[in-house]
Amino acid sequence: MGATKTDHFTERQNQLAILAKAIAHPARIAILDYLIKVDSCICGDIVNELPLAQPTVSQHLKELKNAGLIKGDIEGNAICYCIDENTWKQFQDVLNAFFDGYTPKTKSCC
Amino acid sequence: MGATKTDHFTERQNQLAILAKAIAHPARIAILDYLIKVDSCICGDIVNELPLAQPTVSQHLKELKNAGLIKGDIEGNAICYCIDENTWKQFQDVLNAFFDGYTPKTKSCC
DNA sequence: TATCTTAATCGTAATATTGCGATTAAAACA
DNA sequence: TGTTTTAATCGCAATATTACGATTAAGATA
Repeated sequence: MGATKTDHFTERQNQLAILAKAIAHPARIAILDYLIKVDSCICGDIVNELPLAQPTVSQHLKELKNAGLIKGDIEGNAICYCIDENTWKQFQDVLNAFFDGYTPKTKSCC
Repeated sequence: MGATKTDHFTERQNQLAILAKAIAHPARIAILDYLIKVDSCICGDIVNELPLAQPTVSQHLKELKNAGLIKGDIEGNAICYCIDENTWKQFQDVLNAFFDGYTPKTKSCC
């Protein structure tokens, strides 16, 4: 036990959960916040911006990359990171579709 | 180690992460899907709808309740569940604010 | 009261996540 | 070439999550 029973749920349910998990950590939110704030690509100084050790930051960056939310290009001996515009929009759409799916009912009992 | 270093991040970053974590599991998405689908409160049959044992479902329901996304009222010896309209909207707003915060830049380098 | 039904809780096992020191890989530079 | 810089990876420890059998709690019902 302990592992999520992925195959019992729909593809959409799993995908939504995976997307949510990608941003389900304050460090990853902080990374995205920073990428948004600096208004362009970042080559290097992400570690200095976060209260975490370099390997830990690297791991969070990897997860964001796996989720497709950010891209990384090698730029000299640094790496240039930025938000992946397409996935970002797609993510936003999937989430909006989910939340818009609910409309409050008058026959609510609780 | 192993525990998230919550106190090093802003309140907003932590809150966003907690909200995302609440829906970061396919079973919880499935529960919310079902609550949305049936168009009213559910008194009982949630366990039958999910491919998980009763204690597991109960645990997921508890997490959704903790996040504030659903409400539960005692109704005889069953319990009546439904989506919490206010938190739902609030959650949607917080997420939208986050995603809308990003606007693609022309000076993107990757 | 005794029994049934429903859902929470307890206890525990399996697995995943988080965090970091140490090391490695690769490019820049002296 | 040797050194420095930057970021990934390895290996491990601490903690969190997921799942479920067994039990419990509380109201319904016979």
